[in-house]
Amino acid sequence: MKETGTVKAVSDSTVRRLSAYYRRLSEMEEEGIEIASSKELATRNGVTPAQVRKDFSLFGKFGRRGQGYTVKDLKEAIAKILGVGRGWNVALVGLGKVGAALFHYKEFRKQGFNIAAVFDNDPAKQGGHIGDAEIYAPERLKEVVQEKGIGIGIVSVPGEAAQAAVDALVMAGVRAILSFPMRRVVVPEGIHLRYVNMAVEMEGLSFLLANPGSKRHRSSPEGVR
Amino acid sequence: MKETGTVKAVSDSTVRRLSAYYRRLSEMEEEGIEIASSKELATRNGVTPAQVRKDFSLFGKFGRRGQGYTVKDLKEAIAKILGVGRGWNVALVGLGKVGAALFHYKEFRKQGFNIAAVFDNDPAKQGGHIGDAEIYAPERLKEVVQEKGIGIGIVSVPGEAAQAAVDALVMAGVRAILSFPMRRVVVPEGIHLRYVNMAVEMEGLSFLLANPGSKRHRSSPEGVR
DNA sequence: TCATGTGAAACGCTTCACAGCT
DNA sequence: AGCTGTGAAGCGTTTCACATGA
Repeated sequence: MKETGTVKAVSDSTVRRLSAYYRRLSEMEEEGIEIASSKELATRNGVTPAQVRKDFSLFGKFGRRGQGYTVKDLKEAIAKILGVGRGWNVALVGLGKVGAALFHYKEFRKQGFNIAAVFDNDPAKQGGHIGDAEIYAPERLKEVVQEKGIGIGIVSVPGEAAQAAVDALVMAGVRAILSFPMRRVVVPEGIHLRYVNMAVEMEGLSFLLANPGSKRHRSSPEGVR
Repeated sequence: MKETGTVKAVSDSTVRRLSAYYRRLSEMEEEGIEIASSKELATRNGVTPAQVRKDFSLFGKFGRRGQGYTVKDLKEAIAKILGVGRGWNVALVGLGKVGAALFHYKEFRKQGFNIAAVFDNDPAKQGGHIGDAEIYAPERLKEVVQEKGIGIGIVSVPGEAAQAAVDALVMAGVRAILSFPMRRVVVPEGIHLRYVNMAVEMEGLSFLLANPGSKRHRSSPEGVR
C-alpha cells in the first residue's frame, strides 16, 4: 500500500510486464473480480508468481500477506507508476494510412493518450481537421508542441523522412518518441525512443517456422510480448 | 561463408537483432557499400561489435578475418536464417481500419510476406476484393488456408473476437500468429504467437517520462527495439 | 596489422525458498 | 494456514580479451 519514493533502475522487461498486468487488471475489474493473488495474475499473464511479486516489489508493497492484492488499488498503483491516466498530450507526425489508422485507434485515448495535434507535409491537408485535432504544417511543430504542452511524439512518415521528423520533434522539446518507420533513427542522449515494427515480429515468426527446434523454452511461456 | 546445419537454442533478442542487421544491410547495399565490419554494423544498430559477431557465430562463419563481411553475402545469409524471401503466404483476419492499414503496408510484401487471403465477419465485405486478395467469410478459413498454403496468420479483430480468431487460425493449421488486439490470447504448445501492441510501447515511454532516472543504461544504447 | 570467431568472465534477470504478516 | 515480500542462488545473455588467420 505504500510506495517508496526511491526510483531504482528498472528493466525494460519489467515495464512491459507492468503494462500487461495493468491490462489484465482492467479486464478483471470488468469481470467483477476484487482480489487477485500473484498466482492468478501470473496465470493471466503467462509468467511466474515470483516474477509478479518481484516486479511489484521494485516499487513498493501493494498487497496484503495471506490475502493477495486488491484489484482496484493495484490497478491504480500501476497506473501511477506507468504515468498513464495523467493525460499525456501527443503529437502525431505523418497522416498517411498508418497515421490515420493510429489516430482512430480508440484504446489509445482510453489509456490516457490524447492526440492533441497532427502534422503533415501535404499542404492539402494542412489547416484541416481529423476528428477534433487540427492538422498543421511541420514548420509549426515547435510552436504547437509548446502551446499544447505536448510531451510525446508519434512518427508515422515514410522512412526517408523519419530522421527529419524525429529531429523536428526533439527540437520542439518532445522527450519521448514512438517511431513506426523501419528506418533506424538517432536521438540525443536523454531522449526516449521506441520503435513499433511489425516486420521485426513477422521475421521473428518466420525464423521460428524456418528453424524448428530453435526455440528457447525459457522466459514467459509464450510470453508477454 | 559456411553454415552449420545444427540449430542451437537462439534467444528472442538475437532474432530481433538479426532483423535489424538485415534491414541495415539492405540500406548499406542501397548506399553502394560492399564491405562491412562488425564495428560498422554495431554502430548502425546501436549494439556492440562483440554482440554482432556473437550473434552471427550462432549460425556459422560469415566473415573474413582482417577484412569484415561482404554486405551482399551477409544479407543473403541472414535472409536464409530468418526464412524471409521464401515467400510466406499470410492470412489477414479482420479488415477494419487496422487490418486495412496493414494490408496496404508496402514494406511488408517487399520482405516476402504475401497476404494471400483476407477474412472478415461483415457479409457486406465478403466476396469482394481488397487489392488482389479475396475477402472470405471466417467459416472458410480452414479450406482457404489449406488451399493457398498459408503458414502465418495476422489477427486484427476487436479484442472480444481475438481468441476466436486465433482458435480458428490454429484449427486451420496455421502455426504462427501475429496478434494486434490488446487482449491476451492463448495458443496450444508449439504454435508461435507474437503481439504488436502500441499501447505497451506508449506506456513504456510514459513510464520513462514519469520516472526520470529509472532508466537502465545497459542493453542496446537506445536499442534495437 | 587488422578484424573475425570464441571460450571465459561479468553482468543482469528470473526463480527459489523462506521469513514475515495477516 | 495462506500469500506476500525478498535475499540469495541459478541461469542466460552480453562483454571481454585473445587466439586465429588473412
